Amino acid sequence: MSKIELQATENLKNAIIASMHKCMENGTLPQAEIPDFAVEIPSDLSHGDRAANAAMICAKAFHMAPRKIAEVVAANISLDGTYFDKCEIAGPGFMNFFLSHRFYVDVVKEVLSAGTEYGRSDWGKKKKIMVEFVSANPTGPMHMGNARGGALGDCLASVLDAAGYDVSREFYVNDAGNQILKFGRSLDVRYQQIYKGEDAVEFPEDGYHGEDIKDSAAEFAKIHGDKYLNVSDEERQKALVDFALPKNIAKMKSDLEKYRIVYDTWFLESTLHNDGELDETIQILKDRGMTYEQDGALWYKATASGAEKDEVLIRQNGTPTYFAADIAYHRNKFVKRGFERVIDVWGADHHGHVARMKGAMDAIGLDGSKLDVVLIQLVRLVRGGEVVRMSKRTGKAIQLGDLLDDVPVDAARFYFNLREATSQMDFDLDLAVQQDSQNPVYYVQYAHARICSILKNLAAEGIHPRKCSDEELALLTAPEEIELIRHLSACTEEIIASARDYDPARMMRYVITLATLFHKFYTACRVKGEEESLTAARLNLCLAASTVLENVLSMFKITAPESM
RNA sequence: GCGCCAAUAGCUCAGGUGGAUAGAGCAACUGCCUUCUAAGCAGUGGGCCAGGGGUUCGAGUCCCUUUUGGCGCACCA
Repeated sequence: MSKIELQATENLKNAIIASMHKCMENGTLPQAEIPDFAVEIPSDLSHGDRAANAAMICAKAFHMAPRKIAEVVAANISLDGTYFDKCEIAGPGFMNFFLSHRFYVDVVKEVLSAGTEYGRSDWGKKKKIMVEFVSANPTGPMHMGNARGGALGDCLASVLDAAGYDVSREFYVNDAGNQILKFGRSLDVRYQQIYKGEDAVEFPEDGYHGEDIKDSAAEFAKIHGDKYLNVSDEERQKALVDFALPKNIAKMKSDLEKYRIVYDTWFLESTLHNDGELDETIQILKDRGMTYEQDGALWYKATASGAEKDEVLIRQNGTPTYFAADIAYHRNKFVKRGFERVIDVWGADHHGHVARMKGAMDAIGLDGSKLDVVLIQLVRLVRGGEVVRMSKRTGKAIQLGDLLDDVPVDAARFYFNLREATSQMDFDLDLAVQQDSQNPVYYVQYAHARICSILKNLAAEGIHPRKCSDEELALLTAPEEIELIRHLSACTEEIIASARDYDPARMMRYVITLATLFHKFYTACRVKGEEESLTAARLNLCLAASTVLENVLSMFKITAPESM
């Protein structure tokens, strides 16, 4: 378990509190309750390694000037047993603390001994958590929004895993309901048009206009010929759906695997309809008095939980709505499968659905606050400085599969996680394909390749990494070395913060900074050709840096090449 | 009309529960390879944090409001 940096902060805070109690005993501070204060890493590191705002926070309670409080607390503090050896008072009353060299030595040792485990923690307490993402409609190919959602959802799941959750990745397959009927009708028309001509059968306005529908119908026709022209509409459409849907799902699966996304579960919506879970869920809502009938439809009283209007559960024609199935689906996640927390990754255009869904969870007696929805803003595709419009209907849209043919997976996964989910982004096709320094993924990978190169060159001279004594590791004192080690020490904290905020982009920034600090170290400090102990210590630091680079990159399923 | 997300350098964006002089990258300009990969490093210039109020010791950060973008308000999913 890697916790040096957390421990350092915790111990320091306790030392400050202990000093305050001591001051109260010896009369330099009045007796009073100590309010909660913060020990944090200052934005300007020249101020120190940790800053406490205790004196300012306590000014009211002690009726004393903040600087005066800081002075007596600093005079009475004992830093024995902490990683700090100096305290300064600055500004309005900040207490700034400086790390002792023992800290840096211990960090390097810890990274090397923890290896691939470094950065992982038990913060999530092994709670069962699900991340459902992409869940694209199986009636057509996946688009750019799914590409972003896929990268984000998969990496979010990895971050949660590293932070100590028991994570499950899930794809919800909408293989039932209205859109499947529409899918069948669309296939049907395309199938008939093959034999009767384009003008003989009119294509429904609300049908799926994509080329993929034509392709599927043509493939079907190739196998079965025109023999389905003479059966009932229902039978023909069922045959077409039974043929095309599994094919579409298989295609999604293989595209996503190309994208390095592997799900724990592909959950079929149809199971909710077939197993009676949907009826069960609706019955619960009825029993709880949350429904009523009107105009031949069954309504859910969404307004009871603050919504502006009620929602239909069962249509006049007797078929359940998507919303009804979705309630049953989320109930399944919590009740049938026992997830303690559920995260849905949705496109921002579904934001109106969020409050409804949470409210519905409360309405069936669960806790809507255990459902979190990450909304991702839509992606605009840009090429040559111009926006490329994408539309499933025209069939001309760039699909996920096409994207992965053009853009390396490393670059795509990196690029999509560069920005927070809430920010709108342009995906610059030219930049993503570009294999040079403007593309940040190469900047990070290059740092790793450089480390491997150092190791290789030294190995050729018979010099191999070896265990160093504390005294030898204490030779790492250059500013570039100290900065690098300090950043290595923050890894666990960053992963926890990323998990807490559902923000994998944060780790992306962390690893870019790590690469920067390594490049600076590389420029300023030589490994080869130094005095033996120093070379050995720097080799240890290189190994530690590459360990953390690899850990973070592998978390994002981005490769860490040994040479470039 | 109601609601959700946003607005920070020329461009793309960082700025955990309010804290010290607002930071990167790209683009522009200037340096650094006889020594571990120059896909790198160092430096220079660049800002009314959209406007206006408020909360307090202290606001890019919290509240209100205006403006400007993106999106949503179906017996679609």
